[in-house]
Order: sequence, then structure tokens, then C-alpha cells
Amino acid sequence: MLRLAKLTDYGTVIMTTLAQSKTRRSATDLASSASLPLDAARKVLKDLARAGLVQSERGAHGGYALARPATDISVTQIIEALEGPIALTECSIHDHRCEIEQSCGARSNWHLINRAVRMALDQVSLADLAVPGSGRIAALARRFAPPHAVSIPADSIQRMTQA
Amino acid sequence: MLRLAKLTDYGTVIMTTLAQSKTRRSATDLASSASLPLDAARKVLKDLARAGLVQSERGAHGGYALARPATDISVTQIIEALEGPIALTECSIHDHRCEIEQSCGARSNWHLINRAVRMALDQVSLADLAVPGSGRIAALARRFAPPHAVSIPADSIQRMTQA
DNA sequence: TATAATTAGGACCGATTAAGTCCTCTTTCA
DNA sequence: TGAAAGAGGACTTAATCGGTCCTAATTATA
Repeated sequence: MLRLAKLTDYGTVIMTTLAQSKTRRSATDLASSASLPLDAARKVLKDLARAGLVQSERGAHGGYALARPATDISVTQIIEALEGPIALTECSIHDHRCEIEQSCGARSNWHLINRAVRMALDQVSLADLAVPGSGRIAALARRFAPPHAVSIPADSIQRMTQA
Repeated sequence: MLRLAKLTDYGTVIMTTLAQSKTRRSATDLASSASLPLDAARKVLKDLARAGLVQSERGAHGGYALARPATDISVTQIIEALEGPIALTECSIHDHRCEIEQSCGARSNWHLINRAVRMALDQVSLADLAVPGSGRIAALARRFAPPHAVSIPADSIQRMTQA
């Protein structure tokens, strides 16, 4: 499934919450703020800390804060902190682990497709995510539209092709 | 895991194989051509047929062929035929199924991010995929690079941010 | 100095889902 | 009529995800 793990999703929500708050926040606090299961939030925060995206303080009045400005944290980094490198296909990352690698004509292209998707996510910063209806993200989506695009919203195309 | 299901991967390989062959091919034939497990190939082909991407003929000398030119089949269509709509997050597709939808500041942006990724995959046709080292896909990847890009390969950034 | 608050680091389990396998039915050609 | 081939679906196993819990280690404060 081309879907983020739920915990990754939680991660983006937590990071968004952190980006919007000035002070350090405890896991308990963040979980309730974002309406997330406490233990799941804890797990996610631990991973985010390990990846260096948030800074943690232990002890009473401890908690988490962004390790750097939200503009310097990309969605890619959040995703990869929580679920490892983005790899649409097995061969996008590990060479030689795919059994049909030799005979597969599509491999080199999957590398490139993977990179394109990764770049798309790379260009979305946490700061963008944290602003509802961010113009920058809308602009990104527009920029990714096909060059000779007719003006049909992607949604309707999807509906058409699935009929 | 932002990863395609293995069967979806098989699907792209099978479609690639079909795109490269002029005649109708049986499932057995295709599976051995692409070094895929026969039963898996069968399952994939059935789904592709149901989605209208390949045309099937039953009976002796039956088999599968592309339903239309490879240039008119996108990677998105293959993916969605095999695993349903592309939805990075729960809320990318179904509204109201996510419990924190109200409080979630990131939702509207995930819609757009999802669309951007989808557009990227939309622009890769089966014909592109079938040509090893397709220039069109490389060009796509290039076009997706950030506007004010420093010339650091995405790979090395990944390595840096994961250290 | 003891205690409460808080993160670190795992272990564990249940539920979901993917992948692979198998079976039966239908269609078509020789 | 039989063999080749697809259609449709059931079933099993393995993987993995999400949730929960437990035990340290750390820090402020009463």
C-alpha cells in the first residue's frame, strides 16, 4: 500500500503541534493536544528524538521541542525518521535484494520515479504543513501538474479512470 | 511504509513485459518471462483485466494484451488498479474517517501533497517505464527538483540527515 | 534527600494485511 | 470431447503495525 504508517501520520501531527507552540511540551501534553493515544505519541517522540528532529529534556518539566526551525524540517525527514528511507519498490533503495533485478526492465526507472516522489516531499517543510491551506503547498501541487495540462482537476481524472 | 505492495510491483513488471511484446501472452508465459511466481502473476493479471488495463481472451490460445497503447497507460493507473486510490494518509481520500480530523491542522495540506505525488506518478507512462533509462523519466525527476536548488544530489542529503 | 514528573529503551500481544497457494467453474480451440 | 487458458474466490501463513506495558535513568522541587 502506498500509504504512510499511522505512526508516521501521528508524527506529522505531533510535529505540527510542536511547530505551533513556543515552549517545550511533554509527551502527555502533546498527545492530549493532538488527540492521540498517549503511548503511541511517546513512541513517535522517541523516534523523532533519535533522528534529531526534536530535542528532548528528561526529568520533571522535561519534554520535547523542535531541534531546529520548522522551515528547516521537511516532510521527508519526518517520514524517514519514523519509517526509514522512502522506497516505493524494493529496488529503489537496496540493490541486489530483488530476485528479478537482472531481467527487470523497469528498475532504473523506478529509481528515478522514487527520486521524483522524494523530491516532492522534500519540498514541503514542517512550516508549510503547520499552516492550514498553505499557499506554498498549493503552489507546489500546481508546479507538479503536467506541462501541457488541460485544466481538469486531478480528482475528476481519477474518477474518470476508475469508472 | 511508503512502499508499493509486492503484487503492485509485479504488476508494473508484467505490464512492462506486455508493452514490449507484440502478441497476446498467457499468464504462464508472462510469469516465466518475468521470473515471477505463476499464481501471483495470475492474480495480478486478473486485477489488471478487471481494471481495463489489459484485455483478456479465454480458452485455448487465450492470454492477455494491453488494452491500449503503452503511452496511454500511466503508472498511477497500474498502481490504483492493484491497490486502490493513492492515499498517503487516511484523510487524503476519505473524509471523516479520521478521528482527529477536526483538530488536525495538517489535513488540508496532506490533500495537496497527495495530489502532488499522484501527479508525479501520473506523468510516467508505461511506455516510459518500459524503456530502460528513459530520458523522459529523468527529465521528470529533474523538473521536480526544487526551484532554487543547490546542486546537492538528493541521495547525499538523505545520507546527511540520517547520520 | 525523597518523591514526583518525565524521557529512554524495549518487550509483548492482538489485529490487520500481504503474499502465496489451491480449488472449482467457464470459455475456447483443436 | 479434452486440453489450454482465464475468472473468481477461499484459505493459510507470515509479516508488520498499532497499541500497551514494564523497568531504568534523569531532573526539579518540596
